[in-house]
Amino acid sequence: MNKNFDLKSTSGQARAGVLKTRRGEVQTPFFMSVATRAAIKAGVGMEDLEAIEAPVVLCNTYHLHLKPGEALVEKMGGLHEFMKCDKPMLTDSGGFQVFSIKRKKITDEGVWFNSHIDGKRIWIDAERSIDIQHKLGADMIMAFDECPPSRLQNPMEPPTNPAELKGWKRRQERKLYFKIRTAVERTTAWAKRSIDAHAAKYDLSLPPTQRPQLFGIVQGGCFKDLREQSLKEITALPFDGFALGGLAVGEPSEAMYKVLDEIAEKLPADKPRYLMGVGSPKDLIEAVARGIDMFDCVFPARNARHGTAYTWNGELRITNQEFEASTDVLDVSCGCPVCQNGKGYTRAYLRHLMTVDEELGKRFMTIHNLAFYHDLMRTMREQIMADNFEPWKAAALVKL
RNA sequence: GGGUAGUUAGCGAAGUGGCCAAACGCAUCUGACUGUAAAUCAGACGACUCCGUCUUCGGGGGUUCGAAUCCCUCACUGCCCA
Repeated sequence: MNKNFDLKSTSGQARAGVLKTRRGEVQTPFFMSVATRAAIKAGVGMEDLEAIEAPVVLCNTYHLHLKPGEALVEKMGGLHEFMKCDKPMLTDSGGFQVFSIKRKKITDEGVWFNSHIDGKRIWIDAERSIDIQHKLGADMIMAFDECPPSRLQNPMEPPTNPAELKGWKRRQERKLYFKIRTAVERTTAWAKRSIDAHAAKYDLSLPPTQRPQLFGIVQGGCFKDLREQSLKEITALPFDGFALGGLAVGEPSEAMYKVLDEIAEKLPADKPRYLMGVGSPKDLIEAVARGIDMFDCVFPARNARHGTAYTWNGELRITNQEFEASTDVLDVSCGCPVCQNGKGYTRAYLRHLMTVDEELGKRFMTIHNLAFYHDLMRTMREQIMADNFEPWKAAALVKL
């Protein structure tokens, strides 16, 4: 009763379970549709998410704080009411913007951002982030963290002399190490402040199904010791779930898998595990195989807008001339409103829409890609329940 | 029949003696995109034995050290006059 996560079955390290929120239960593993500014882009609305059975929606604290502001959203009855969304929702804390916004200044206290809209200086710290998220009203909220790049952003030109190169590489590595160690320390400090801010408004002894849940974030880049340190410090705190942050931010996929190998299994088994911002279909499969339960990523939506469709036979660049007169749908096995199991819109039509830059094309592509992602997660759940994950994975990866 | 404007790489269109294998746009192709400052960005786009060489700017012939650019001629296209 006091748990928000039930593990139903495992297959290898892969887990299938149920995440319980105050707005209903969700089968894990699942993928969250990203609606940063309270909207999936490309004209995709809640009806569309309903049609493709998208389980959870994610919005962003930083963006909604800028516009329309959490006060307005609260006044409008919270994000669910504002968006007419009755699905469980998660808000990111703005921590990722610590990584992605160029103009900002990070201190131990918090972060100054220059608004990407009008340049206005914005202060966000743990308390502020949690307060904003409370007002937005999501069912799962994230602790405020520092997400550092996994590699140095502007490394100096490496020396050409091989003798000097070795020392140079070591110095760069150390520099990165200390940068990420600082991020780990801040993330822990901010995690505690996030918990306090959350506890100040909600009684944490209440079952997680009766209040917003707060997730902690583990940082540490690709350094095993820093990851372990962060994991130890974060999991010591009374969070409702745990996320891995700072991955898929520039490092090769193999490096990310290695981190998952090293620490995913050490995350508490009785809480949901969330790999933030990941990823490609392959990444999702590899991460589920290592015990991750929750994901979100801009890939399906953004790549849809950029002309890439995901199918069970791999990626498709829909604007390619080869589809000019194709009567196929994107994926015959897809039951989304666009493919309709083969009876839907043809690749030729979608290509046409995309090449003439019609909104409808991006909308259809987005709906399909999100549907594919949810279908992929659903399939993985089934395969875990059938304890057939590894064989399925091996076969699936050949095509994807 | 007369006049006039034009003919440039897949298309459109700059260039009007050397810095032109030839701007730019479209089309085409290839990359990139991972808690969305992203309906975005980068690259290729005459041929090849590809850090160099070769063949191009309607056809042919000239002038010139050198021509897509000047001259002659032919062909075709648009417009105007008969």
